[in-house]
Amino acid sequence: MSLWGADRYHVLMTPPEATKQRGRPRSEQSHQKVLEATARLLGSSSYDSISVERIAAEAGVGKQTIYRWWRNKAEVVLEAVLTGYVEMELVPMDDTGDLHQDLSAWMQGMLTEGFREEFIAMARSLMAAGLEGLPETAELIRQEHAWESGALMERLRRAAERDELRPGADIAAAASALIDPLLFRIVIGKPCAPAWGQALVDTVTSGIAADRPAR
Amino acid sequence: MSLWGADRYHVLMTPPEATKQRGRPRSEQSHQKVLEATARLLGSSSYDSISVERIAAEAGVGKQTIYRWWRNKAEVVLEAVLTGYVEMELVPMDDTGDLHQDLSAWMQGMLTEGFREEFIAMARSLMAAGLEGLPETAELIRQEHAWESGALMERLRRAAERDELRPGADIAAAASALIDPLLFRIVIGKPCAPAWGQALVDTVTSGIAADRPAR
Amino acid sequence: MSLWGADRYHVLMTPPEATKQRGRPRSEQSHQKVLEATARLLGSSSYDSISVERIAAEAGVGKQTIYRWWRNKAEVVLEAVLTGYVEMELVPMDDTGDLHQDLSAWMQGMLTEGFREEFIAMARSLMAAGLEGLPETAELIRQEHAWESGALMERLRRAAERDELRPGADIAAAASALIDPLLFRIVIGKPCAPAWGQALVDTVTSGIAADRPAR
Amino acid sequence: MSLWGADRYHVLMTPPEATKQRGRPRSEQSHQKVLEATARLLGSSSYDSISVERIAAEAGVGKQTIYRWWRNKAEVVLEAVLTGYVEMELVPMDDTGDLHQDLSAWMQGMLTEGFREEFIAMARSLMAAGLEGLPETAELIRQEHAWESGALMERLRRAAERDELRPGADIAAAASALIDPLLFRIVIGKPCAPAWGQALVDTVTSGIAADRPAR
DNA sequence: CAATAAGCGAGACGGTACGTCGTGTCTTCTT
DNA sequence: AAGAAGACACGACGTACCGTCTCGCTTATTG
Repeated sequence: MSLWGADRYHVLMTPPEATKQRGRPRSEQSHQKVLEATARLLGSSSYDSISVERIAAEAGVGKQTIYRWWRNKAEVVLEAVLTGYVEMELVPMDDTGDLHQDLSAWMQGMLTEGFREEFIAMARSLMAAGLEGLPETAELIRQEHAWESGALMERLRRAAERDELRPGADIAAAASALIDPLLFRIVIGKPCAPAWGQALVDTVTSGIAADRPAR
Repeated sequence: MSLWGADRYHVLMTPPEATKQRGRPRSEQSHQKVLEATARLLGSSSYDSISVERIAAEAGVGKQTIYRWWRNKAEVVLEAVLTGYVEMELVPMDDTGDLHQDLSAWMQGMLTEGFREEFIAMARSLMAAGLEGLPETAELIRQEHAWESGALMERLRRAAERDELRPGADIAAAASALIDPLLFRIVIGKPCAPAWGQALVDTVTSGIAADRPAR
Repeated sequence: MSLWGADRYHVLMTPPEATKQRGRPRSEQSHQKVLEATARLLGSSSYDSISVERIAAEAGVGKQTIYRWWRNKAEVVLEAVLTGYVEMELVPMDDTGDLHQDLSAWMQGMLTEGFREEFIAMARSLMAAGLEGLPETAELIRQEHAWESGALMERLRRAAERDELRPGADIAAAASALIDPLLFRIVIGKPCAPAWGQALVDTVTSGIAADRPAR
Repeated sequence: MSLWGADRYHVLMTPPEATKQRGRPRSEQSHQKVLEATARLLGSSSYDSISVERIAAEAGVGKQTIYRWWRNKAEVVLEAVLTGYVEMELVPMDDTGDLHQDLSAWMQGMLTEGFREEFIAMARSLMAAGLEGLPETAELIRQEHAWESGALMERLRRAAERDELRPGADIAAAASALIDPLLFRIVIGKPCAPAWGQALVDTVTSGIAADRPAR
């Protein structure tokens, strides 16, 4: 299942055109096999120790078939990661009515889930592919950085609707403040103690200032 | 000037040994020329479109001279970036006594400075080199991620000493919440509006919850 | 017009069967278009710089249509060359009754005609295709090497019938001695002076003539 | 031993320059290994079924090392063939004083030697490489077509000096008339009966001899 | 002051991967 | 059933880098 839930096929590929197509149609099976092989290899190797040739071999596919549909390795890896071929369990976001408690539980889950080897590998691959593919693939990684679209943003949105947030609170900023430090540490492999995550949740939910500045 | 101020030479290189050296000593001039050339190339090319060969040519240096002192391209780039061969102006952190105002001013400065082409290039190079050099260079990028060592942490520390922060506030978490989302966006090239930065500062300084949870 | 005069279709293709054919019959138009396109391309490119794909594109024909009727590029090229799609003017062989004079005139004609760019291209293509298609196409190029079947052999045969040749003279050997050195030089692109050709004719005719021509 | 006897290194490579050379010198061992590997492969495969990659692998050499010194496969093969890495025994040319007898013996030897599998392979490789490498390598194959430089021309020259040839006889033409038909048949794989070779010798010798041999 | 040692620029080396091209087969819709 | 279109598996091409190695040369310390 994808981190992003939705099918992201359209992000990389133009949707099937309405024009009557001539010639042999694209083999959807090959498409799948490539992404699966990529995901499999990413699980056991780093981004730049896998080659297009190995992906092709692993997928039982011709190299040209890869280059026919993707411009380079970065794009293949991005599609594999973004469309969820790299398996990943989402940390569930509860809604007990208590925002601080829900975020705390979620954060602890993320600290566990996010530092699983597979997630680290995936996050690094995403980052490496995004950086290498620049500037062509920049838009992709930008779009997909939108973790806010997930459960976290949703939970914050609900809190706002229930007037649990102070007026003017920016939920996108809050989501960023929660998730980006975590993601960063996952990518660079810096371990995070549970207390650190908790402090982050505390900070975002209640701020750090002794007296709230008047705005 | 380096982002980190201090000389980081020791991080990558064993310090000059006390033992009396035989043979021709290392040419400090070559050392400099390599780092300068690397910085120059990083300004106009991405991390993986520059090669050791190009660095050597640009520096007017033999390739072996590079490999004698660094293990691979990632290390050269890391040293060039970390020791400040990539020029960079630090955003000054004021201390007017008003934390929220000081952080706001600093954030707006960072939004300007951080999205300068050179800073983006440097940040991406750092990231790419760190990722590629794994696991050998992991420690480096982890250490250098410690932006807390800079002005931001210092300002927060002073605020804490003056009891401007609520009890139990975690300044490291706050610093992370402020800087990581910014850094992330710089690396992936996602533009940030001034309002977004402001919201981040607001969130961290005052939190988002309507009522502070009792802790 | 073909060097060999006759239609060589049968050499490569099984003759049209008598059996009642089911389905759409072979498009003779496509057949022609392929050979024409091949000849056209051979005029401007060398054998191995043209591809089946280019032939198909140039002919406006599907690639499979080519592979349905020929086994490989060598066969297509051989048929195109051998059936005379590569335009070629035969050097006429006179019969004035004077063998030495007739052969001399013919040789000078060949030296002119054979070193025309088109002939060179054709000869090289024939050679290259024959070599590449080995061993399948070996028989073809062997058969077609039989230049003896042409005007030269015919003229020699007539001379023999008129007792102009010394007893025991081998006209096939004489024909080979005349034409192979020429052909070889055409293929490898080694220029031949008129005097060289004349010397060849002199050598062979004094070797086979009943009475040595007075020179 | 080479068909041409002499070392042909200079034909393909610029001779070692007098200029003081910098950097690591060319590995003569690698040079040899490439040519040996090429010759070995040519013995068991046809010209275009061997690849540069296989040559490199067989030689235990990097592919770039081949491309550093030769422009393409054709040049490697040409050098391997022309410098005699493809083993070849020359047919000895006797000088009994009787030209017709000497040429007959030599021709019968050639018919045996030339149709040995190795010689056929070598001749075809030479031809294929020469054709493919056009026009760059054209000069090479032209030069090397100069079989006249060998024993045959030498024998004819001696005969001329002894006035065994008729006045005005062109020994180059005679040599061509003898060897090119043979070479052509070897290349295209057309078997030659001993009688055919004998007829060729008869034709040429009676053409050039001062006194016709009695037959 | 020679001998020894190690660094230097240069550039060839054995390799790995790249991205392109060509071959001959297969699969779609069209004629 | 054949044709045009074009995707497919395969594999060679020629290039670019990697990290190592060997040259002749230079610059130190040591004997």
